[in-house]
Amino acid sequence: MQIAKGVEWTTHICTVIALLPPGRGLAVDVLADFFEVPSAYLSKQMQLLRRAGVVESVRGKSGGYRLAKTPDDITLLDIVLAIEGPKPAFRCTEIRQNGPCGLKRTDCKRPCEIAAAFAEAERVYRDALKVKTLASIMQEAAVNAKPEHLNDIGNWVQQQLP
Amino acid sequence: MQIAKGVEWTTHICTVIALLPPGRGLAVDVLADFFEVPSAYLSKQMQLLRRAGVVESVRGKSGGYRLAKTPDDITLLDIVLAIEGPKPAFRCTEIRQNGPCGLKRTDCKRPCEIAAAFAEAERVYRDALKVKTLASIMQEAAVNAKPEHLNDIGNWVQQQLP
DNA sequence: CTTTATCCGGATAATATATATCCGATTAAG
DNA sequence: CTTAATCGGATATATATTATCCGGATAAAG
Repeated sequence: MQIAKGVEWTTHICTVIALLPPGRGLAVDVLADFFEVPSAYLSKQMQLLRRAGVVESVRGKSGGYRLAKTPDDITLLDIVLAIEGPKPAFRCTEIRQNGPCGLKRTDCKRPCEIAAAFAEAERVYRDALKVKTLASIMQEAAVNAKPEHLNDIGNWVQQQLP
Repeated sequence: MQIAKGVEWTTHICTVIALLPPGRGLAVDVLADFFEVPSAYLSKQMQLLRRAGVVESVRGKSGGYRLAKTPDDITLLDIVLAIEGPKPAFRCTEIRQNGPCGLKRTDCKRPCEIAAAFAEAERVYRDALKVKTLASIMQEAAVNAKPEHLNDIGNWVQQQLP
């Protein structure tokens, strides 16, 4: 039960492109260099974010990726669902319908109690990710970081703009 | 991000072997037939449960698996951790230390805010699974099931005992 | 218009993990 | 001792994750 690395990568990247001036974007290659992650694969992950409406892309020269919404409107759950897809982690295969004492399908209107318990746990998990916005993450990071480091990132972002 | 099928299988199986008379066990082959799951693979999963102290095995003739604790003392989290292992789903690879603006390791005493947010979400997930005991699951199932089905299972378990 | 930089999508491959099987070693019951 | 059953390791297969490459589309800049 592992979360794809793309979730970690793209979340960090969202905190960086949030610092861009309005209307500007950063290229995948540039972002890949910033965190030393493989650019071709990162490109795939960013496409997933774009399809989910988290970021938007500008094609052609001086194009790149930027946020599609304000950092307040992007949650960690948005990013996880974009990368991992919507399917729940627990897969109920209805084995209660199998074997010598298997239930008939018509007797299985209610969800299996085990599946329901896992669904409930996943619900609280998702709720916890839903209240963490990109803005709140960046706020926490700003409080904890050294001022010069925030400066470094701001300057670096500026320098990447054509 | 998927939970291993073994979690579903062994949880269901725990609700069955909970019905055994004290001191008796059921063989893997018998349990595999009950839910129509592959017995050799189920055997591996039951070994994981045994190492985690959820079930215990009796070797030799008329041996098999039985619960190692009362259904009240077994939680869904116990089973998940036994099968999936203890490692968290979100893997922080510390990419904040990478690239042109990477932090020095000495500046990374606090956990990364992103990793912390996922750790918190996993904490509430685990807490939700921790309050679901085998006993509570069986209680819910007993309330929802038709009485004759509970009877069928009880009778089947009796018949499997030598 | 041409060049250049960039995203897009599909194909492909490598690696890791999950799923599944088999068999010899070991242990308990009769 | 013989038989039945589990354990543990070795191994095989399937699926998911990670990763790369390339041709095509798009758009800016010269």
